[in-house]
Amino acid sequence: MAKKKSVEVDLSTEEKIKEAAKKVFLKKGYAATRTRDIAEEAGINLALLNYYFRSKEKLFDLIMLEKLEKFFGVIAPVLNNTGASLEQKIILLSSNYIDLLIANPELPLFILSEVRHNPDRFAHKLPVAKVVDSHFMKQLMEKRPDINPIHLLINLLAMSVFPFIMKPIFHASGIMNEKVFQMRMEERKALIPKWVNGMLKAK
Amino acid sequence: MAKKKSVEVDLSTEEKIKEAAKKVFLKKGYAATRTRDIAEEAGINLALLNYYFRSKEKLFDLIMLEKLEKFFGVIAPVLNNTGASLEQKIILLSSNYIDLLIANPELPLFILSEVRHNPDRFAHKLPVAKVVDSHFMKQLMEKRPDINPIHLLINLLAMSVFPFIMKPIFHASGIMNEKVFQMRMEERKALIPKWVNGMLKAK
DNA sequence: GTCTATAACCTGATAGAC
DNA sequence: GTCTATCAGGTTATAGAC
Repeated sequence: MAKKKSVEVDLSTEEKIKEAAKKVFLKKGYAATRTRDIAEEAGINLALLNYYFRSKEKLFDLIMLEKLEKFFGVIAPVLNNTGASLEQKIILLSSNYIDLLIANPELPLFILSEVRHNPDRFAHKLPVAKVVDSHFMKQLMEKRPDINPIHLLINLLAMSVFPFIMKPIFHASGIMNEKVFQMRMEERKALIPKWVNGMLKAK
Repeated sequence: MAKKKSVEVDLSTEEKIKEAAKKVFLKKGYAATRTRDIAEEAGINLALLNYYFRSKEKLFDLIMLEKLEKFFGVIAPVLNNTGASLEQKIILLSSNYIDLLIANPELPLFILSEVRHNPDRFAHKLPVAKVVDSHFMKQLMEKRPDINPIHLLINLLAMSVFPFIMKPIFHASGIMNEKVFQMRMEERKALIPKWVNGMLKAK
């Protein structure tokens, strides 16, 4: 069943509001979003939003949980694939993650800002145990027992995610337009595994 | 003239408000901050804030510009130090930057969120030309003519900055407490140059 | 310079007609 | 289910007393 994002006329009212909420919340963040903005974006009126979702907060939580699953959902399965070698995991992870981020460039900054502004509210929803106790971490420890594996995990994520976090700066300052940015990100899919291998051999 | 952040009683009213504004804006972001929060934090009342700074927006701009200078001020001089070798620049940059971020852990996420939510407003204040056209970039091109140097600059920044951007996640999920986090960041000062050298040799 | 009181406006949410 | 009208509360900013 294909999702019709570009033809929102076909969506039910509830779905229209949810799609509009995603768009506005991701762009402005929770605090700066007014329920009126969402209603307007959805082409309905304010009362209807509360009719379907009861409150701004409840609607936001719904969106946020979806986005958290997206953000962490791609990592955990790869990291815990016991059949894949360290090298294979690195290739899979950077490739899958960059694909996800090209399709959802605002995702990391949105999640990180909102978690920061409301840590306790989403703390229990962060599936970090699956990441920290993963098969990938064990493989890193075998390969480099002299380095705490969290460093290498951070580096791998950093190289995939950080350019997307810097995207607003790139755009605002005119360094890279959208087209060039996407080209560079495609390049990184092949480059990151090489860099990480270089790192793993370092010194 | 030493700055007394811990003994705010000595500050002038204007400085008290500014210090309070820094604290609250950096914690909550522009949209979620109420001028009443700042007034309370400063131990004065709401009217006084407008007496000194005319509006919430003007006060915010003042703080934001200060923070932007901090965030970019450490990079540009190192990148354009024509006397330093590539290797020396990498050592200097990771060390200086991590020191800055240990002292100001909320800085990156604050700046990135606010620039994102108001790109045009701060676009002209981002001194990125100094970074993109820097001596460091030329050195990278000499060393690796086969790779666009922006990739390597992104990687170096990513490895320094990204862990601080992830800090809210680390804390909220209980992976690392403050003490362990700081220890790891100290470790990175020595590790990043090794990793980057490994990257520069890769394949 | 600093305060209290209040104006002017905005925002989330609901009541009630259709 | 969907709308208009409106309420209740909160927010920035200012007027005016001291």
